[in-house]
Amino acid sequence: MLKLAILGFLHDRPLHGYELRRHLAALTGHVRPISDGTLYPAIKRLESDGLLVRSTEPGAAAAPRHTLRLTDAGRATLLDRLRTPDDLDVSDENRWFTVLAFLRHLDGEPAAQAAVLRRRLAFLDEPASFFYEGDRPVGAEEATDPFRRGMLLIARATTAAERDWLRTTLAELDRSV
Amino acid sequence: MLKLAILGFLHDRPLHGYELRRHLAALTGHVRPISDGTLYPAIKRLESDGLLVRSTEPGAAAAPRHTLRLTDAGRATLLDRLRTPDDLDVSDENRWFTVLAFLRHLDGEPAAQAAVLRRRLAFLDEPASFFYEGDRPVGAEEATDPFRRGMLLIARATTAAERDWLRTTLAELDRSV
DNA sequence: CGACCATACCTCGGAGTCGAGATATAGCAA
DNA sequence: TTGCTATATCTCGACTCCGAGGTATGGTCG
Repeated sequence: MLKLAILGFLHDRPLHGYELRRHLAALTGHVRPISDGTLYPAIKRLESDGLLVRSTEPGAAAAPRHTLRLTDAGRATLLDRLRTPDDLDVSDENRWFTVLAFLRHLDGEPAAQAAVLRRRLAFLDEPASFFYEGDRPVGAEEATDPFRRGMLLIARATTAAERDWLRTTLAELDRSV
Repeated sequence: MLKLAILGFLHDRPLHGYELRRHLAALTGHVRPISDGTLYPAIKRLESDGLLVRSTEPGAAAAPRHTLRLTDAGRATLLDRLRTPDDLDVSDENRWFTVLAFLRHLDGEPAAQAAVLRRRLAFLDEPASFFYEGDRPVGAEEATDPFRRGMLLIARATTAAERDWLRTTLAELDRSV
């Protein structure tokens, strides 16, 4: 997902590592900021895969900055990823939000965008329960402790809100196909 | 967090690995089920740390089962973790839910439970924005594409629902101190 | 009887991630 | 001048994690 996020940000405009770090910190930041030891190796991987190139620009700032820009392959990889919902991990809040953040890059392809949303909707419609007592799931009403009850209530509210948004947005996308 | 979850489940009653796997799949399952290659090494780590012991019971089922039970050190480690909110990563949805799932083990310590909830509430009250355009954050109303707007709307709804629950639960806990 | 599935556990290689630290410059303040 | 902070990048070891595979046994179905 870090890979997707990097490609996603660079699709807007070239950035150097430090700027990218700030963008990533905002996106994932309230969740878990990535460290330098994660970011810079990830950049190198993408570079050696030919998905981005760097151009060193000295003088500008304190330390020499490496401006990163997507190659055509990088741009294609990003869009291909978004176009194949089955390969996207839509089951994790954080990963899903990363997808959502860059789905706009598929502009002009409302059907492809809708397919991604539909996949998430299908996932949300799967019945989920967090706990089992023996063989049967524990619902929000049955949980005797306030904390597990809270979990289930919050999850329910969250899911409902997202499902609403998904449905209305899907309706709009379908109209524009 | 896997460590916390294993200790948390074993606090209720001894389980063998396969049962534990099922419980973990339910808890994290709608997010990302853990694999055997993660679970069994984790069990071994906890074992060699002296936090749990295994007793092999042959005959019962197909393959020999290893029943896992917490040691006193294991139980103490679990409770200590929960009692020190500063050490808990409360900023990630998944991790936070794991904490919430086992906070009931601090029964009889409403003040300690409240401290954990307060930490989460403080985190939620921090202003968060996912995107920057240059230097200024992009709000839900400003986002021109429906997807980033959706992210921000969903995040807002989620946060509001959880904040409500946190406040009412905190009020109840404070009454019982 | 053989095929198959669920139970039950383990190992290995490869990859990603983190934290801590190293390096360097520019600018500002004491 | 010394020191601090922000900019900007990189490396290293340790650890965790995953996927793929391997090894068993017991039960069910045809």
